Amino acid sequence: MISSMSVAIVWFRKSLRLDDNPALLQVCSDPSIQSVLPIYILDPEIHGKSFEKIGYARIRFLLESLEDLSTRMNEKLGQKLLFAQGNPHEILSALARILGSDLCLLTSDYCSEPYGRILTDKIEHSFQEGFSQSKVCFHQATHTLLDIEATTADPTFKNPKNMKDILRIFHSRFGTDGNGFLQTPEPQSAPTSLQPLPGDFDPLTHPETARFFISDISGIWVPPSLKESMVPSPFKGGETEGLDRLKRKVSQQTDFVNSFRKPKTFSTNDPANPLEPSTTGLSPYLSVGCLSVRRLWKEVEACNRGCEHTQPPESLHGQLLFREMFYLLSRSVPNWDQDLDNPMCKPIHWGEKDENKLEAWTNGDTGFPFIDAMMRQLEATGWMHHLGRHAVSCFLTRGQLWQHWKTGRDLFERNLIDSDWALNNANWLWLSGVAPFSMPYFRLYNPCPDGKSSLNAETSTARFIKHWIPELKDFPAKYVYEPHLAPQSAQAEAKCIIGSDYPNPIVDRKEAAKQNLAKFKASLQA
DNA sequence: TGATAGTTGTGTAC
DNA sequence: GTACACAACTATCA
Repeated sequence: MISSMSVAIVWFRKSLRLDDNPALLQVCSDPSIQSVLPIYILDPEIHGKSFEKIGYARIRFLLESLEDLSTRMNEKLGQKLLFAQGNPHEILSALARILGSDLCLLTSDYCSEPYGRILTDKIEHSFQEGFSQSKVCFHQATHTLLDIEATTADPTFKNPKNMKDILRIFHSRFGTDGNGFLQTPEPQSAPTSLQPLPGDFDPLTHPETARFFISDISGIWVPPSLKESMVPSPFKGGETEGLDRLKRKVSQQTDFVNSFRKPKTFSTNDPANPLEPSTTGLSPYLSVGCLSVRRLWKEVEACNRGCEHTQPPESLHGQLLFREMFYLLSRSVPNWDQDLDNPMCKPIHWGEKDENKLEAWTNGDTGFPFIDAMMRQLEATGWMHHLGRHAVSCFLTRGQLWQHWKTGRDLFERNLIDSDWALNNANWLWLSGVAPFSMPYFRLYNPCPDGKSSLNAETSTARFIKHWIPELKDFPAKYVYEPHLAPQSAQAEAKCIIGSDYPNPIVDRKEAAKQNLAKFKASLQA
């Protein structure tokens, strides 16, 4: 650096937003800081060198979110967001070396995942050793309501396993107001200004950093087939859309919020728009941090105040409480994403992989239209309804195909736009029946739900299935769940012969379920 | 020690 | 539409 000044780096990590962003606010509110480098780093460890680690829908959602963050920073704060690609430790160290004594602060948000924590520790250590002039601040409780580190480090902490446990933790940490509402932290508004970039340092041209930095988001390489491969999505990435969706689906929908019961949500899809979910659809925005969970909690609370409303576990607050519970467990339970040495994973003998079954499940060619429709929707849009996720994961594991839950977990991780390490592993542990949550292993989801099933209502009209499996579009609704049972004449009339135009069922669902139940039991007793 | 409950089951009889 | 049988886990609580 040529002239002496106080520079801060704001590293946007899991909070791609201006609203309720503690790292950003810390810099804005510090008058001693003269200039700021706001940075987002594409990390090959997380995204792959050329995005090979995440699916198209996730890439698209992430890029849209970054573009929106960049635009908002420009418009609202008059500041440019810098993009870099590479190892964050390497890049931040290079910046610290160049800025030298001018660098007074590196600030960012918390990441609970094993890789994220290792990275955080490494950066903190390096700065202490080599760049002690600069303060390093990783704000806790940026992605969750609870401070995950402080909560799990408390000597009285015990792994929460149900709604009662997590409510107890919330009550003890936050307390309640006179009306019985939990006093969760208040979200903070976005800043209105931000210090400028350092005048005499441009990381894009500096010889030590030029190779990492990209001039703007359009310079990020994406797979050429990305654009053609995608169908229209109701989820556009970014804080702008996240806040708008929050308003549309929560703040302006008091009745919907107050009567929200998660298990009942499959039946209320918008018939005019089969892509729009029946739930709030806010999870992708929480996942990349376009939306603050504190903001969402308070908006739901505002609807609840003074009105009759549903309660956890089924309510929207209940859903957020489970999210917190899974974050705590993902931090406190060793080997959370493994079956070995994971005290929350029962030792089930899943046996060898069956590539044919896995391929059929992945591609939506199992011959079970309900399952296939869900899987094709996932592939095309990166979204699947909550109960659909239950059905396909049960089907893949303890239900019909007897394949290891980690295989399904990996596909979800790659493709879901609300992909989240802590939650994805938790849900697969739960749904495959291996976790000691309240999932009796003999309770199965029927892959061919009839009119009375909890999975039913919307799909009983067959609209959902016909949308995603056009082969069946002229099939009589009566046979649409089990088309192989339709008489040949009906198949011919619908121009879809089962076995050639659409596959026969990959397994006998009842026979497979019976055998798998026995295998599960045998594993537990072994 | 026995009863009960656990975010969201399914199938059949009436 | 409701009631109940099915199958039968585990942790917790009285």
